[in-house]
Amino acid sequence: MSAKIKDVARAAGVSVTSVSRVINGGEHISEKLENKVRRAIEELNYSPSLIAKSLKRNKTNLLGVIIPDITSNFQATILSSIEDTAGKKGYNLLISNIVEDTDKVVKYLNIYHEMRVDGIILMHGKMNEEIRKFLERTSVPVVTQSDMGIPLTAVLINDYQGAYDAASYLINNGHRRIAMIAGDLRDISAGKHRLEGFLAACQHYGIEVGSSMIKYGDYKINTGYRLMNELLDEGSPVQAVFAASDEMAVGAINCLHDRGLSVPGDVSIIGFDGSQIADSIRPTLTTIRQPIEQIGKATVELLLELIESANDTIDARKFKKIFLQHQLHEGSSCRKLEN
Amino acid sequence: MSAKIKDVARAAGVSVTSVSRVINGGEHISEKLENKVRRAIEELNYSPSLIAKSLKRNKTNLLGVIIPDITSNFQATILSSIEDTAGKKGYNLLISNIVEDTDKVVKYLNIYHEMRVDGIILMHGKMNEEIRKFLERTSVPVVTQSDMGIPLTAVLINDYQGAYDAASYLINNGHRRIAMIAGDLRDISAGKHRLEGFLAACQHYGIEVGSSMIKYGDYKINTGYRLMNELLDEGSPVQAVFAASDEMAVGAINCLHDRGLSVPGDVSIIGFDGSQIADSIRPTLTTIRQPIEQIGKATVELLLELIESANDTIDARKFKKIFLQHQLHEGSSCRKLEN
DNA sequence: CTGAAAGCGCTTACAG
DNA sequence: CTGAAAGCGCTTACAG
Repeated sequence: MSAKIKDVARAAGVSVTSVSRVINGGEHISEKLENKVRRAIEELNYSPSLIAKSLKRNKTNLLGVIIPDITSNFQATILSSIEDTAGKKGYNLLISNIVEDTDKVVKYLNIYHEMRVDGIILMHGKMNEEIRKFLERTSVPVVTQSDMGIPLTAVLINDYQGAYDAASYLINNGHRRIAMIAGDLRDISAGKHRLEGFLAACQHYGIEVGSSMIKYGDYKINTGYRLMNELLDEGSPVQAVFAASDEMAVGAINCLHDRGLSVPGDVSIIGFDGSQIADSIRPTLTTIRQPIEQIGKATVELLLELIESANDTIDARKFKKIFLQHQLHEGSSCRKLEN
Repeated sequence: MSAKIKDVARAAGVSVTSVSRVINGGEHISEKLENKVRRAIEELNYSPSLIAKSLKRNKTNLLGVIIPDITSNFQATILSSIEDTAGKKGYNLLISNIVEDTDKVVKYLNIYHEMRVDGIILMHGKMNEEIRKFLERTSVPVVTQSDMGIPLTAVLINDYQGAYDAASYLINNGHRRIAMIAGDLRDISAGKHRLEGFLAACQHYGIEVGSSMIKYGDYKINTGYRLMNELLDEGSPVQAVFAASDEMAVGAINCLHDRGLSVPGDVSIIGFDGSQIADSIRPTLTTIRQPIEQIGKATVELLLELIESANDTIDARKFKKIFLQHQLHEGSSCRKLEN
């Protein structure tokens, strides 16, 4: 068994109170006492139990993070930024990889509550009844990264505008027959808003988009591949494709490549996210770049604000939304057509 | 404040002992008492504190995972498998993304100890004095995923043989001027052993490898790009390149592409890992595929064994190594040359 | 500046 | 089958 604070106190010939004080600092302590304690700690190789401390202080310095799919480079990069920011502020991360399983979200939310985490980051974007109930009744601060359809603190980008910009870019470059490989409409931010922005731009410029030009997917590479195949198989004369994620865009590019079509020679592709993969393929991907690092950082900072203002009224805490700016990044996956 | 066990006991008109018993199951309890308790729990929306429970039971059901770089798809996929396996066994994950900073490893190992995690998974491969000291004196079970140069439980593949196989494949396909984009020699498994396996195969087949044909990197895409550039700039007539990671292989492919060279027309590339990116680029990457899912699963299973056998002697616990089988996966990044 | 004691929210022998 | 009480390893008023 490792040493407890009592063992240190005994070895140093002081009270446990004093040992606690030298460990936690703050209060004034005589140098002599401090030295005795430090020596005893060293000798016994003592390291305090954060569990006991958490119980007493009613604060764990733990943040729970629910991430839909950690193997997505976009999400992993946000998580990395979250970890970095949280670590610097003295918080540790409890993570749960949900693999798109909405039911598991509630399970882990409950576990996080039982672990008495100080706050929760919800990267997951789909809502269901149970999640809503948890979020409405819980007293633990939560920050999300998407519009969940209920009042909740969130760090967001303007997905509608991003999609609008992507479509406008294609149109301004002369494309008329434009398809979209969209997300899941149950995701309000990444699904619904991106589709709406796309459609709005098309309408604005007088471009017709038949329903056969819209496919719905789950943001993954393989899905992009499959949906691109469907578009081609159905014989729609597609000039350009807007994908709601970079990964689906990459899948689409691979599909076109495997069918002997050139990107951007035959079809232009624009993605969404600006994750690492956009620069790791050839042609490089033109995409709507999210401020990935900043999203992670802002999420943690906002969450810590909530945690520290836990005594404020609920109302003052529930409605803050931070919008970050996206940016169109030009790769070489889009062609400029002559008009 | 949320309800405590005492509140439930009072509301149900029973002792806290009984409340604890119905929550944890096991002991025989009268149906009547159980019903009263369940009702009270429901009414008060009570959820027990895992912190208090952990303190009392001296078990947190927490596993600490130190991961070098979560944005690496290879590592993220292993982590995903770890999370899945651990979750099914009732363990939660505390993770620290180390971004290749060896000093942070010790910091987080200490935090994990203070959090009284039940076990630690060390994905990081580099050793230093402080890490060694921690590992030698700690009583918390640790499983690594690389040869750290000291006796430690580990889940491994045979990196030497994998590299040997990769080189043999290139040679058997007629390549003679073969370069290697190697890892960091301080990583015994991914750095040293892969280089040694490569050199051994070359020697076996009588292929000469000048020192200018070996470059050392950090497994990342950009590094592969840069090192491929160096190889070409130095004018070595390279026919084929073996990269110690898929990501470096992708970087090399991109570099060749950007310089107008064809893969595999002009240069053949073989990678190592078998991560998702190998299938997500064109040409698809020929690579030494690691059993990624199994590595994560086996790591957790081994760790839980250690945790459950914590009463056994130290000696019986320290030396177990599990070797998993790699496999050469053919993509289309290698050319078969006529001899 | 220092210490004795209560208490954080649980579990678990022990006794009945 | 049920409960009173001790104790897990800390922190923190309170008193001196």
